[in-house]
Amino acid sequence: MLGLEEGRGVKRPFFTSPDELLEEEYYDEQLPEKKRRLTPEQVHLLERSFEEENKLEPERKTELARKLGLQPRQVAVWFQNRRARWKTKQLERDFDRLKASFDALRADHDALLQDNHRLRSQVVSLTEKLQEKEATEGGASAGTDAAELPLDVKASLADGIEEPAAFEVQQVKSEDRLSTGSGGSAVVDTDALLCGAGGRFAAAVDSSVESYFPGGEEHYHDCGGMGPVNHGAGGIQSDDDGAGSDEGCSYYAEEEAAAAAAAAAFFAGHAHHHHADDDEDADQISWWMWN
DNA sequence: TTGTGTTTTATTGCCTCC
DNA sequence: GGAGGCAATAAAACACAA
Repeated sequence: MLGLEEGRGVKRPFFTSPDELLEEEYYDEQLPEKKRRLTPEQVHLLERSFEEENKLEPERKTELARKLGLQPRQVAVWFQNRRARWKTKQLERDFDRLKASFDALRADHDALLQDNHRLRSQVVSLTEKLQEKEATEGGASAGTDAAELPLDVKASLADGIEEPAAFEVQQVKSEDRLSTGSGGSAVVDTDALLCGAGGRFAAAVDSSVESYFPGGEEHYHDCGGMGPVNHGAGGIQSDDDGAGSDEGCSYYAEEEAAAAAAAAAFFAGHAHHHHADDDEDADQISWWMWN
């Protein structure tokens, strides 16, 4: 038998021996007393057993009870309570990890919002420049081939964009379109350029002048805002050369895929929870996370 | 010493599975 | 229907500050 701990204010031994313990008479005599804590040795053995397997088959329960000098019922209760404690701790750990993940995503989101604001300012500024140019050039080419767009306007557009790589892609595209003489206006192509260059403006906007900011800023946000990823139809492209044009807008798709993969990995990491309830926990946490 | 908060042991009631 | 699991809860034991 594993003796009673000294110095805990308990005045008498819990049980004198396992054999005595297992005798109903002895236990019945002792039981009416107030409940007592298990000794450190008893707890240690129970803990070791719990680490091996957190469920208790009847044989193991009986064996443990015999070794520890406890009633099988006490062993079962101890395991029950231990599982409850373990589950609580596990939930705390899961919460901490999810919170860290959430905080990181939020920081990223905030950074993207700032980026979005910056690019919106650029769009406004460049649009104004274009309008000024068109006005000063006497409206002669308002509906004419955009290939006539002055070089200095192109240059100013380029200057206004801070992401050269994206700009190059879109500029090539823009030039291609201009060269077709298909009636695409400078403004149209600038729209496409800005979206591609910023990498944040996408989808909902079709490439017509009229629909660029049709209802104020809502459309605007469809590309630059966070929210659900909907890069439908390759973003801004409305004509035949969509390749690469939504490059910037695919950013969110990649990021969300990465986040989903991380979440999957996280929950997969809990696969050792052979307990049905643990799956429920994961489900609940994932519900919390995505709702 | 005492009041209070926390931890541990045990009970109850409900649910699921065989 | 019985066994065993779980959540909720009670209550004793314990820790600790005032």
